[in-house]
Amino acid sequence: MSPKKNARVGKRPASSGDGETERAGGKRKAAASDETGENKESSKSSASPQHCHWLMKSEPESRFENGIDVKFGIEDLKALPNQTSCWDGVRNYQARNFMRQMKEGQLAFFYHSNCKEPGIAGIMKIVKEAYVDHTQFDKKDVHYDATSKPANPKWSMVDVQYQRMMKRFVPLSELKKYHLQHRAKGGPLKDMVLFTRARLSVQPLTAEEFDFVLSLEDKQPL
DNA sequence: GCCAACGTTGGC
DNA sequence: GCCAACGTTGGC
Repeated sequence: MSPKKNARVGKRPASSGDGETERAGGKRKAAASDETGENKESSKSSASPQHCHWLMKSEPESRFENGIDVKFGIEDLKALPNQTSCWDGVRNYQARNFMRQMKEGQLAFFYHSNCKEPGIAGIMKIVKEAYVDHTQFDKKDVHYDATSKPANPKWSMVDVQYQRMMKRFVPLSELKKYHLQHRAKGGPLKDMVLFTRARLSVQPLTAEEFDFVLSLEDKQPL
């Protein structure tokens, strides 16, 4: 349940971007490539830029979607056996493509969204690389996708394992202050995807962004 | 392929 | 609860 449950998080069909979407690159036919989505981006070599750090959003407070509670906060992840969960329910091509780029062992921030205090709650590790998200075929699931066929699944998920809580919760409001400051005068958060593409539920961070956010743990709240 | 209408995300 | 931003859909 993870993000799956969180509704918005993964779930939506919102983005587009990359992969299959057609319009995105102008190529609508993306279809062909889409599956991976990744291929396309790199026409030249083979790999995409290749990110190593991530931020994944989920909703820590109860919210009902089709009668199902989509709540899934970091405490919920921590409480699972092995503190591990699949991150299902992502229904956005760009977010999906980022998940497909994830490698075992990489770290991701667990971000709490659509709640009283949005922000970064803790850290998790990617413990299983992208595989088929079975919830897309489950009519009972909030994120069922009637347009996806088992012979050619559209959606993927990864498994994540809880690592630790942040030493202190790092609120969105604080990150935003740094972002604005850095945008004006330069600094590691000047192009943070959390602000440049606010609705994306799975997003990459540069090493500099990741390290800067970590450094905030030991600083006084701005 | 364009674009208006519509739906969703998610901060506030 | 509101609503701005933005992604998706579907007519043409």
